[in-house]
Amino acid sequence: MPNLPTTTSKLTKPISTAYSLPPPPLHPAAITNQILKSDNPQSLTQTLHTLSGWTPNLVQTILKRLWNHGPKALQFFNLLDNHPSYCHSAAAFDHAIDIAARLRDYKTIWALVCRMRSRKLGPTPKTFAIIAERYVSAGKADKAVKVFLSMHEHGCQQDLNSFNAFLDVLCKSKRAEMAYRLFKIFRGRFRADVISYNIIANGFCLKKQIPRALEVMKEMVERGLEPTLTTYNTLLKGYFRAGQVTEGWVFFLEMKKRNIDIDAVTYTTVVHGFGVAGEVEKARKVFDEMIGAGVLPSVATYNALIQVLCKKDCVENAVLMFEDMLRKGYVPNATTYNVLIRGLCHAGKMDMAIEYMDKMKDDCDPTIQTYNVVIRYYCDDGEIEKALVVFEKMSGGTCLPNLDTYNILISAMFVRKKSDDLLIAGKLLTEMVDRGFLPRKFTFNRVLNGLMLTGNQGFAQEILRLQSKCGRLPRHFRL
DNA sequence: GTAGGGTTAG
Repeated sequence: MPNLPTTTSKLTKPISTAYSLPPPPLHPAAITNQILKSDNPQSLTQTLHTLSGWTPNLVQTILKRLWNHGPKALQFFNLLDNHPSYCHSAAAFDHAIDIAARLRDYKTIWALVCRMRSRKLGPTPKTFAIIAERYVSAGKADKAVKVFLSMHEHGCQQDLNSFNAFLDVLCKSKRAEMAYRLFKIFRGRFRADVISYNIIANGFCLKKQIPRALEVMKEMVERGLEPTLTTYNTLLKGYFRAGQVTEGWVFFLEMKKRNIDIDAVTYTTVVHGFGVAGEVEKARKVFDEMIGAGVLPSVATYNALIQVLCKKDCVENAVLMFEDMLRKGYVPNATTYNVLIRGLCHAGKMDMAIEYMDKMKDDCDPTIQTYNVVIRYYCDDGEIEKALVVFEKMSGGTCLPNLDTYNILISAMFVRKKSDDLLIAGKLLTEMVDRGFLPRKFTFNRVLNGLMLTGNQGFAQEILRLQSKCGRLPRHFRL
């Protein structure tokens, strides 16, 4: 029998009643740790198969926790795929495809798509949005277009929704021009709507090309489509993003003059926009105006203001705003805490930052950003041991380190010029490759040099082999 | 996962 800790096992129940109890619930944290620890696929299969009570939700949670350990995540997915009584959901397949795509394992992606189809679970439009996004972010936008155009060959109908989702993928990856070209070709066939236009306008705003965004908006009006509040909010955000604060403010006034029913998103955009420009007083004034106008601030509005106060005012005022938010009955989310924790770290109040990190656990789980911020500032302060303690806590499986975490820590291993630190750097480098991350050439070379200079030739050889395996050797270099 | 508002720091 697998011996997984459960909450019920902590309670001391009389043995006589234990028989009538339902099977203990499966705990994602315990199972995730079991998967991470296991180096024997056979016994892991045994463990996973013996457990009953698998649900799509539980599988999703575990896949999410294993997100930063791609190889393990896929192993888990595959082992469970042969479970006698559990069948993967479409969402689990999508998740596995996303992970394979991030590992640039294109063969596995398409094998999973085929398996999905043979089980009549899809592939769905969402599956294709995932695949397209990964191709685009790998610099293969043309391939992404081909994938979209061949959706129907994989048994997935193309429609306006999937067209819009695809345009959005291109725009979010800063390919607005390409999206606009495709849009013009296919808008008739898919009956492009306001949402399609908003996506394209937003794409140009992301590239700070406001005139292009306005052009799209104009064209939309000429074709008889009415701009929505989202259209206006998109352009408003565009002005501020492009650093055109005055134009943004004028646009905001114009929205009010035209009696557009502005909402919390509109106000949050302006608060954030003024804040980034260092106009703290104006940001506060707009926040007050909002309340006066009877528009209820959202958690995001508070997040924007707290961030502004942290960056352009002082963290003490940010804490006051945070407390004000609690008094009014808001529940802060992970972004609220992350913004405030970053502010505290930046002000050198590391102990307080850690306090807030603990407090955070009552409302939500710390995210990878939370850990990375704390680790980064500990490293900057030369508190490398403390950074490593935080890092060790992550290995528990609630939030595994990502590429940034490894890069931050590896860089920190060079500041003290200690031989032991270089060994840790080497260990971190090995571990990150193990978990499916691809270090840059620069990182490899740096660790390699460090190990050579500190007399760790043996380890250096190992790293060199790893670098070769990853295809990250310097040009003209042969082992 | 068909659109708009908050996340590090460079």
